[in-house]
Amino acid sequence: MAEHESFDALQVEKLKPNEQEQEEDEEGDEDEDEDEEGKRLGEIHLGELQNSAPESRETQLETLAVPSTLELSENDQCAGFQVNSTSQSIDGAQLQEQLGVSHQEILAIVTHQDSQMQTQSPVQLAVYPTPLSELSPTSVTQSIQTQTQSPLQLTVYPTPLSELSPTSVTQSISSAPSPILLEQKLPPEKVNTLCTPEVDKQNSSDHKFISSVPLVKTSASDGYNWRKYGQKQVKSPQGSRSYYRCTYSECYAKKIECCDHSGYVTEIVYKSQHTHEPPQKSNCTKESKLALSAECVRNSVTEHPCRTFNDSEVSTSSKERIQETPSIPERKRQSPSDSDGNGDVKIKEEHGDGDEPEPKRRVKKSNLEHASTSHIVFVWGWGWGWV
DNA sequence: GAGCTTTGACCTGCC
DNA sequence: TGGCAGGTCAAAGCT
Repeated sequence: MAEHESFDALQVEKLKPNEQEQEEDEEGDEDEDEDEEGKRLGEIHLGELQNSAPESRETQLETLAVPSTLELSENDQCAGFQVNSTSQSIDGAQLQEQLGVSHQEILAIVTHQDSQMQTQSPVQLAVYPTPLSELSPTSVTQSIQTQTQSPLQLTVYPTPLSELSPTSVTQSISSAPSPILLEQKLPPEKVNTLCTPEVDKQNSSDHKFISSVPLVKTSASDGYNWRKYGQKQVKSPQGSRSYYRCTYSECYAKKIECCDHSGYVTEIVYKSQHTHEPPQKSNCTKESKLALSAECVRNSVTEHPCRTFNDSEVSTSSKERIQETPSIPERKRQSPSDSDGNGDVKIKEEHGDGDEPEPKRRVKKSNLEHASTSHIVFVWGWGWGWV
């Protein structure tokens, strides 16, 4: 709850949504202010995270100290504090100067921290990686700082960077360092196709979101490869629901992303269990994936015999991809209502023990027999303050 | 050509 | 029984 309060407090520091258009209009005049404000926000956020970190550590298994979603209200997105992602008002040199750190420095730091984290981090990292290229240097450095301060690993579910102002990126990432690192492992083509184009598109057009298109590309978000097989407009909560299934042929894990009207992910529901580790590289051959899959099944069974978490479980069994996995071991447990309404992302994992009734679905397909194994053993989610 | 996304239609369960 | 909503299919299009 502390973190929740922290982000509430942070929100106060942020630009008020209604002022954002004005802010945007005044963007040209506020470069200096932005710089100051960006630093200030970063400090505030970092400080708050630090304050909340002890509590998080005390309840490592239950508390997630981070707003995993970098979601912003649509208003936030058009805040005048668009420095990095837009690159329109400030060129690279200016940006670097303002941020006081070069991209190369960041990379160096990140690399170093990455290796440190892999060896030191006592808790599994659950991350939906965010492309490094889309993060501001400020956010990178702050995330690293936070990382070193708390062993608690965080689950971060990034909102498409295209929708984020640098402020928001900084704020959210600052408590979830590794997405940056992780994304570096992602194949370039993935990163590009998944994130960058939208950023460019939206930055150039100054649009904040595309309501009909899932802005979070899940295939890169949690280390697994998901294929979207359906999308539905739902009324409650109002928005859309995207249905993903794992691309592994023998994996029947599914994921449902609930988005609000503006395309922000408000809830993620995992169903069934991955029978494989998340792919390490996109250039993995299918053969290698299949081979890996068999190995992973063994690992997950032997290492996590009592848990049925899919993503997280598999991920914790992976020593090579610790950071890229979406494991959520110390997630803040909340009642669903806790995370409703304020833009919190609920993540549920639904696994079957065989007793739960199968949800509505067509009887046709063969995956019925596989899917029948799932449902709702664990339903857990977390929430955090809206940023 | 493979893989993915989009999207309308279909199926099923609930009220 | 009909309407509604959720979940899925599958064709079309895109990369």
